[in-house]
Amino acid sequence: MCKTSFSMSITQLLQQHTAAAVQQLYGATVEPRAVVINEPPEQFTGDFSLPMFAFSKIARKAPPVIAAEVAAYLQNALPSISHCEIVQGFINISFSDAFWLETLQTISQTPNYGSQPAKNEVAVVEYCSPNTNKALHLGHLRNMFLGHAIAEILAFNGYEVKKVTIYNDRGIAICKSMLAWLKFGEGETPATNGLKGDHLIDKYYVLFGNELKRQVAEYKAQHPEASNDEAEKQVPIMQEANAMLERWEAGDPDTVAIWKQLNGWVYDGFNATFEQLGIHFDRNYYESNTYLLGKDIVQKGLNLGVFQRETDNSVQIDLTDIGLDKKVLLRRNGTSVYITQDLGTAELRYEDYQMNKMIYVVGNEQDYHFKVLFACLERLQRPYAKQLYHLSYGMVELPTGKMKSREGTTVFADDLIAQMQHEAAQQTAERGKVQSFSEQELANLYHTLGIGALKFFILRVNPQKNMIFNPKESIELTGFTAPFIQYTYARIYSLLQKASEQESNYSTQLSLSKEERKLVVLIYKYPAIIDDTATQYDPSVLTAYCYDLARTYNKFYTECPILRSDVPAEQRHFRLILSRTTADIIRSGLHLLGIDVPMQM
RNA sequence: GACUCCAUAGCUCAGCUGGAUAGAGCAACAGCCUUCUAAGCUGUGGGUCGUUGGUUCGAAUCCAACUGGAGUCGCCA
Repeated sequence: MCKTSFSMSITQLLQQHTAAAVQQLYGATVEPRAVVINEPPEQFTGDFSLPMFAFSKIARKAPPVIAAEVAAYLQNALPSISHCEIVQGFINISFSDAFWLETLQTISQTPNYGSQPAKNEVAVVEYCSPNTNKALHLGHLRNMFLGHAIAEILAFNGYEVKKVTIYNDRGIAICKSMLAWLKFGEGETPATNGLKGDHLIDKYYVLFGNELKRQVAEYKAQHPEASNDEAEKQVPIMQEANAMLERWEAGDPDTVAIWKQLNGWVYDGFNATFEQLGIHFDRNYYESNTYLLGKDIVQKGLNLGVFQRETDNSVQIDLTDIGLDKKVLLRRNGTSVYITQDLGTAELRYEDYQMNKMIYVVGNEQDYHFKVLFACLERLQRPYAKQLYHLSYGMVELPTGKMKSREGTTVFADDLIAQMQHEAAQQTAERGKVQSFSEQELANLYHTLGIGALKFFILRVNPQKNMIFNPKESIELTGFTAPFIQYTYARIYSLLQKASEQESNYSTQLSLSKEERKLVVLIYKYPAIIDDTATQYDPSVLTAYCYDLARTYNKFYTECPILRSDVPAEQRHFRLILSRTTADIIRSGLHLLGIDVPMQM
């Protein structure tokens, strides 16, 4: 007889016993993991549903017959089962009220319910990784929210997590901003014009682009045969930018000083945005420090014979045997390319952390790049090569189409953050429930609600898919949103405050209403949801769960009175513990998504 | 041209390794506050799951082709 414990979940028990039943009844071996467990549809009773169709071949019987026989076996093996309903080839299993009441008792006393014990493994999560010539926009938000959530979820699953980012702080792009600032800036600084540093540099990047466009047009007027690419190379402002890049690479002190000053402003700007979003990193990497790395690894690859030196002196890897192409790893002049750096950075991270797992949160336009990178590291037989994962996500588009900075349709992170908080303030004011709040408390509430809504709106979509960001809908605070869930939390919190009594245990002889039972079953599923979220690297699994939990609670809340005087004490005790446990999970789940909960709203 | 990803209600999205009558939210309409927070709850309408084949007891889910959309295919990053 197996005792229910949390090392072996109820679903695992069911799988194991079903496999044993098939073994004993029909003499066929079935993997417990292969036993399918579903949720029965609304119109049937039961906490779990087991389809028996898959066994009809090995048992050589009709599914309903198998269902009856397996059900009998299960009821005998698991006394907690109160009822089995056989419908066609399905067994719909109900556990007893007492069983669920005991389950809730155990869960309500489990600290950090849903988490895994430390496994002494390090997971590095790289995310955000912005260029320093532009302000953060909508795409970065999706990246940061995903990265932060996955990092938190892996930590909850027992990993020691290191959050890192790499600043693409060098190269032609930042030189363009620097040059435009020198030419047109008249010494302007964030202090003199009040613009955030990252937006200031973004402005000069755009100015460069405009000037480049003007000069290209001029050039093409004089040289009608020239292509756009040729014109761009010939035009004075581009030649100046390239000259500046060369000076930077040569370490010219004046150029480096300007570069440091402008990047400094950008970092101040980024940090202010990170602060708003609750984003932080355990370590920052800078491309200016790492862009020369990787050459020695390429040399190792040459020694191992997995890379080849071509007749033109470039180094390449041939990946045609696994359906990829040949890829240059060192230019013919011996300098590094993008992937060379990434090889070096991976190695550097391994030196820093000896990580067991490394997640790169990077948009899906780099899918191919990461395939090649991982293949290279595998051929180099790096010990971490099999533990690398590219968390790829789709683009964020506007209802009007793609964002285009040239057309001024870029949605800046800072603007969106401000807009969301403004909306939260407006909606809060309309409801007038927090009149006792101080200015500071109000500001905190608007922040919690606005940022929460923003994060949830973006995280609720499967990362793999492109998503459409509708600014109008994003500020909606009802329905499948963070404020809906936050509101549920605030309600429970208020209820618990009013309860005034100490939490005390309840009798397991109570009988459960439909709403109560659904809620307990959902609470029971939290660890499995966490596991799914982590193994799929998909926070949208958790957002859906949190919403479902809140919705189920709200239903319970309207159907089942708790503090009313006619509610018996035992039932009140149970409902209070049920409420408190729900609130704990809401707080826990939202926290993993990077979202806070208010005590009142 | 080659490869990768996507296609589900008017709109935004769920739908797990194939399982029962495909689900939410928004929008529309109709109800529910003398009682624990109405940012809530209840109900109504809304679908050829892009198309066509295939695999099988059974397909939104797997396979193939096609259509439409996005992305990648630099000694750029």
